Parts: sequence; C-alpha cells; structure tokens
Amino acid sequence: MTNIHDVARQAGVSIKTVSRVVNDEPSVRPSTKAAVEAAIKALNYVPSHYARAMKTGQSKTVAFLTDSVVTSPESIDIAKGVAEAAAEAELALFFLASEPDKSPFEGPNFDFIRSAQVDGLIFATHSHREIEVPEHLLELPLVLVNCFEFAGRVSSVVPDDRQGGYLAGKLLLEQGHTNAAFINLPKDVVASALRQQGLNLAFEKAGLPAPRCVFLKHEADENYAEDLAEQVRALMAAPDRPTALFCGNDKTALRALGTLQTMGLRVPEDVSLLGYDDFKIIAELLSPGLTTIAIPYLEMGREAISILQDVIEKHSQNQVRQPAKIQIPGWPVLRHSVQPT
Amino acid sequence: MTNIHDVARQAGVSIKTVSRVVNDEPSVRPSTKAAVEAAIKALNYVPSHYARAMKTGQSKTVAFLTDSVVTSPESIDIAKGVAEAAAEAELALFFLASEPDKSPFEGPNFDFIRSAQVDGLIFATHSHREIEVPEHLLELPLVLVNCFEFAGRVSSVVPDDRQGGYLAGKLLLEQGHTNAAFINLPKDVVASALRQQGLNLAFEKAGLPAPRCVFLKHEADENYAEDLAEQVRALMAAPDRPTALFCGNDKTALRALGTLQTMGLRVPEDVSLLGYDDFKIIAELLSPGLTTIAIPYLEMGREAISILQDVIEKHSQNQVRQPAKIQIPGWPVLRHSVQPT
DNA sequence: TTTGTATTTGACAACGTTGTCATTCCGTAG
DNA sequence: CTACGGAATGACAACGTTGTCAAATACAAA
Repeated sequence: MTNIHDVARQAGVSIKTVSRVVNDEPSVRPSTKAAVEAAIKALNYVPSHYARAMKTGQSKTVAFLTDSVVTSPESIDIAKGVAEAAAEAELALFFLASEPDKSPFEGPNFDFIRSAQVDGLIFATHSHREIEVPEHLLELPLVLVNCFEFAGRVSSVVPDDRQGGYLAGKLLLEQGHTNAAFINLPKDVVASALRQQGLNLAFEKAGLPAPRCVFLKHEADENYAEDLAEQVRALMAAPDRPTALFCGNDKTALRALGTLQTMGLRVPEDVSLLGYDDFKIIAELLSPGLTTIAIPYLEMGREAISILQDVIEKHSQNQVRQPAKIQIPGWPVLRHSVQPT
Repeated sequence: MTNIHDVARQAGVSIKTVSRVVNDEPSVRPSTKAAVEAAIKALNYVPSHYARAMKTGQSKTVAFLTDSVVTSPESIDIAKGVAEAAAEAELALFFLASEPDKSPFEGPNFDFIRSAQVDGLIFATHSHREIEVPEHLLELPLVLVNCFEFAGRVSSVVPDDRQGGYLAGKLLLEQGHTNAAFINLPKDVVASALRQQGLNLAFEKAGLPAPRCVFLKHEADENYAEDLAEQVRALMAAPDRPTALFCGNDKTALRALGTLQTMGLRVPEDVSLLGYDDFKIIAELLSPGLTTIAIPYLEMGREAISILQDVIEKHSQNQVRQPAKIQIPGWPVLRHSVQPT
C-alpha cells in the first residue's frame, strides 16, 4: 500500500502538505494542491483509516447490533437503512452478532466496541418493545431502534403505532366501514395499545363509538391458530357482523382470510380485510392483494444514524444530547382487500 | 482510555512485557504474568484495535457486502451465519451498503476496503446466480456466497441444488409418488436445471422415467400469476394426473395451493405438494404445513468465513488458495403436505 | 565463587497519520 | 530596495501498539 510519504515524494512536497490536501484544509496554493492530487491519483493513494483513527481518537465508526430473532423479514430494512445512511455520512459500520440467550451488550462484543474505539452504537430489535439498557453502555453514544427504555435515558427511534392505528381507522372510515372490528396483537405487546388508541381516535373524531377489539394469543402459544380462527368465526357470526376486519399484522390477516374462506365469505365482497406491516411477501401474494399499513423500517434505520451523529457530536464536546423517543410515521398501502361498503 | 503504558506502570514492568502477556507469548514468568493480568483487570484495559492493525498490517477485519434486493427473508441467515462465525474467529465484520443499480464493488466501498486494510471480503447475493467479479477485486481475499463466477477464479459457497432436487425426488418416491410433476423455476435460473437433474437422478435410480417438468415465468413478468395457475390447471387436467406437485419454491407452492383449492382439490388428500426453500413464514402458515427442502443459508454463511480464513492465510504467505465451489447440502423439512399415495 | 547458558525483561524504532509550531515564501507598502 | 505581514509549507512529535535486538537476571555446572 502506498502511504503519505510516497505521495509526498512523488509530488515533491512534505507529508504535511499532502495531509492538508487530503483533508481539504485551506491555505494550500492551487498549484501545489493540483500536484498533490495528481500524485494521489497516480499512486492510487487511500489514507489509512487506522492511522487516522489512532491519531485523532475519532474512529468514524459505528457498531450495529440486533437481537437474534428475526420476526418479520421486512425488519431487515432497519439494517439496510442504517447501512445506507452510514455510508452517506462516511461512517464505517461494524456488524456485531449477538449470541442467542445472552445479553448482546456483554462479553466479546463490548470489549470489541472499546477496542475499536467505536464512536457510537445502534441497537435494533425486530419487534417493537421495551428493553433494559445496562448501565455501562450509557457512557457510549447509543441509539435504540424499534425499542426503547422506559427510563428514557437513551434516544430511540420507533414506529408511530398510534399514528398507524389512526391511519387504519381513517382508511376504514373513508370506505364507509363504520362497523369494523380490530383483531389486535396480544395485550402485552407495545404496539397493541397504541394502535388501538389511534384507531379509536379516528372513530371518535368521526363521532363514532370505538370499534370492538379482541386480542390474540402469542404466536408461540400452541392454541394461537385455533384461537385466531375462533375469534374470526365469533366476530363474523355476531348479530351486528362487522363489514371490515383490521388485523394486528399481515400474517394474522392471511390466517383470518383462510378462516373467512372456509366460512364461505369472500374478501372484499363480503368483508374487507386490513393488515398491518406491509409484509410484502404475504400482502402481494394474496388475491386480492392485502391493503395494509406499512412500518417505516428503512426510514427508522436512516433516522437512527442521523440521531446518532448528533449524540456523538454532543458527546465529543462533553455535552449530552437530550434523549428523545422519535416516532416515525407509517403509511397506508392500498391494494384491494378493503373496498367501500 | 487506559493504554499499555498505564498498565505497565501499574504492574511495574515495561510495556513490552504487557504486550507479551496480552498476546500470550511464552517466556513470561508466571509471577509477572499474574501481576500484569491484575493490572489489566484493575484498569479495565483493552488493547487498541487500531494501533495493533497499524503495527501488524493485519486488521483482523472482514467486510460483508450484499446485493440490494432481498428476495427471500430467510436469506438474511447468510449474514447471520457470517456474523456468528466471524465473531467466533475473532474477526471484526464491516457491513457495507451497496447502492442500488451500481456495482457494489466500485466507488466508496472499495476505497473504504483499502483504507481499512480489510483482510478479506465476502460478497453474498440473495438469489443463487452467476456474477462477474471485477478484475481489481481479485487481489483481495474474496469469497462469494450464493453466487459464483464461471471463470472459477474465486471461491464460492452455494447451496447444492442438485442434491436438493435429489432429496425431493427421494422424498416423493418414498411416499409412492412415481407419477409426479415438477413446476420448476424459470429455465434461466441457475437452480432450475440443477434441481431438475437431481430430481431426475432420483427417479432414474428407481428405474423410473423422469417426471414431467414445466417452467414458470419470472416473478417480475406480469403474466406470472396467471401463467402459474394455468400450468397447474393443465397438469391436473391431464389424463395421467400427477399424484404430487413439486414446486420451485414455497411461494410458488402457496400459489399453486390456491389454484388447487379453486379446482376443488385437497392437499394432501387429492394431491401432495412439495415446496423448496423452507421459507418458514409461508411453510408454517399453511394448513397443512408445507413439506419442503431447506436451503442452508446459515451454514453457507458460516462456511464462507471458514474458507475466507483459509484464503487470507494463504494470501498472507503469498500463496493462492486453490479456488473451489463449495456446495452445501440442504435437507428435507417434513410437514404435512406430502402424504403416501 | 566464577563462568556459561538459558530465560526473562526492557529500550527503542516503526507503523501512517495529524497537530503544533517554526520557517520560508511572496506580495505590498514604505 | 528594504521591511513587513500574511499565506504557504515543512520538521518533528505523538497516537498505542509490536518487532528487533540488547541487557539483565536466574540457575546450573565448574
């Protein structure tokens, strides 16, 4: 590898001048600047990341850490967004593996973070949930994605599930579904209550009573599928049968569709079906295509880098950026499973 | 951050001795070793990755690069496998974003790879296919995952689609399906011919003629869904109706199931259905659960790191590791969509 | 004791940068 | 033509480690 000395020799200047050109410092005569740039090009010189990091103490490096269980394939867009934004910000990105059944913040990972003098850390989960951040991490610039801590000591970027619920409500009402039902995620899931609030708000604003809402069992529960089918059947057998079903996620919607079909009910002719997640492989596969609310994973990832840069800057000035919980809005994806009454 | 000098002072030895202890070099008296280790612990010392990399020229770092389009959510297991294995091998892993519509090997990424003195590079695609590797990358230790180049200049780790096809054939025959049909991926997809070969081999070994095989259109094709339904209908309307359908992937199987249902045919009572991919979200969702052939993404990722370590070692000794195409076997995942005739 | 030898330890340079500060250069005013 | 001032450039140390080689120490044999 050619180094700064080679370039200096080739250009007939000192290494410091090369350094100045590389770092775009002012007060370099245009002619010498040109000469140096020519030498850089000729020798195909790239400055050493390591030497720089060592000298400046700034590694321009960020580490990305996820919990191990991937629930939705779309959630890898968080990583994509982070990677894209990091590249644009000229930050290198370390990808760390978290061992299953172990805190991702302990052990080798943390040693590495210190060893590599990582400027900041992004921790992402695959489901929107609350987590606990160990004390020793608070010293490092940290941004959480798709998760948060109640103590509010750390900035986090999460989907705006309340807004998502509201969008769902608005969408249903626009199509005339004043009598809808919400097949919600289990009660202890963070998104559950938020989406219900948003949904109810939309109905309230329209002067309507909140739609009825049932809660599913966890997917891990062995009676999950059976319970879901039962709930759908019960709702559709009720005297005031809803004209639309809003499901807690697209997977649920797909299962609900199956149950509806066995009942001889057609979507969207007999009942409209609205999902959540924009889990494309399911949503696009169904016929009719599933209308759903998208979770802005890519945008969350990008925003995380943006916030993290802020935190890092403040941190390097011995200040603290006021932690905040940033909610990124989703959007409706219109396919064909929701139709006017 | 505490450095080696702090530790040396605390332990009352020279920095070189600390270095020796840290690197587990022999000929350090047990008593001094203990003293140094105590100091390290007391000061919470972690050696600087950068200083080391700079001094030794070995960064102990690997970069991971993917094409941007994620086709199957399971394929992110490649990244998981790579990350896990890298961590076990004490290699740091850089995650690089590839800009869509651009060669992932050009521009900032490549400069970074050189700047960070990355020891090696892993490039993974989300679909099994052939790629072209630019000349300038051949100097760097490189391993391809889920893709390969015909020239054979680079080691690659790919799924063994031929073996997968064979497994499918064996599975079908074991259940008595001597009359099966293969709804294969489009002809120009790499996996297509391989799986067909494997399937035919299994039948040949049983002294049976090769199952009939039809080829789908590409998913991007606007007539894809229609064409698929048509093919399924044609197969099932033929005079010697097959007792089992083997589909090119689980997504196809799901669509085929839909068509079968509209024809009033039940799975597996009237016809068995076999998928490919073990795309869990689909395969587990269906009732009956979809029997399918799993693609060993996680294992491929792990193997890639193992090969890469080899390539790096040879490279550092100015040798070249004989490039090889390593095929990782998949396995059948038995659910309930294939039953005896 | 003395010597010889093997083991253990340390001083110092070097890796490739950037920061500090001194020096040189150039143009302009006196 | 000289003196001055600001702009441009360079010499050198330093970041935290490891490699090289020399020095010190320990231990056994004479």
